[in-house]
Amino acid sequence: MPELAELRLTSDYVNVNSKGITYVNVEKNPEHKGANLNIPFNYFNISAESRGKEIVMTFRDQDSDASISVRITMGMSGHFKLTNTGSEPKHAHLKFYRKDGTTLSFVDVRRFGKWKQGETWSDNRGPDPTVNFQDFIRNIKSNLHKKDFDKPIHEALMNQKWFNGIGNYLRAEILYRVNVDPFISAREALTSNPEIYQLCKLLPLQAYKLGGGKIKDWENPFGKQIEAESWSEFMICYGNPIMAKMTDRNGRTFWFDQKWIM
DNA sequence: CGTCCACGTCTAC
DNA sequence: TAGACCTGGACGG
Repeated sequence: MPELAELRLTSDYVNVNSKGITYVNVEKNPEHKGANLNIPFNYFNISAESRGKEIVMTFRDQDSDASISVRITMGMSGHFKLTNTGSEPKHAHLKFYRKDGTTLSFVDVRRFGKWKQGETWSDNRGPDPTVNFQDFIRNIKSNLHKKDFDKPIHEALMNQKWFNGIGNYLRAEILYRVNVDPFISAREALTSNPEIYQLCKLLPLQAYKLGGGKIKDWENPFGKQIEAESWSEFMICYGNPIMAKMTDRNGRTFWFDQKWIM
């Protein structure tokens, strides 16, 4: 269930479950079209960091200063799961074997997630609005003249070049909280309603605090039970049958306040 | 059984 | 701006 908050929770999960752990091998499920990972270390450690909708994992050799980075995206269904070796989930596509007889798996039912060895953050994505808020604002403001901002704000918010980490539920929740017509241009909306910038930081942080989305079968990486109540107080627009919805120009369902229908 | 839908990108006419 | 890439859950007949 991956937008900014879920990516952050996923990297937390990797870190919490990898602290002080020795990894010994990496294997790719041959069914997956992605490239094999080549981690030529006998014993290594793993850590992860998220920005927007990307995670960078770092593999550190225990016997030297060498390290390797791998950039991963989650697609629609990617997540990590720690199990005993031999009991990995059905759709485990990368398996990170550990000395203690357990495996950390990258699990991705739909296989839209991707990885690339030797890469860190993509340069075609903007700054993370929660980690680098000032850069996030600067990046948008200094490019507001561009054609991307001619598009309606509800579409522009999905553009990872400017709004890294915002996805389909966050755009709905952000716009629902602003008194702005979601069909006016992004340039006009951002100029007249600069609180949109703030919400691009605050709402992902709030979703993170709540333990991530509960839209479908998203399992909180810590197994923490989220009170359905607090989550439903957060998710007030997306998927709510009393809201209006339409299919946007990219084929995604956009949920919004029906007061904006002519 | 079938059709529709899903928290996201990608690339090919 | 369609489709392609994927699996599976919900729901209809």
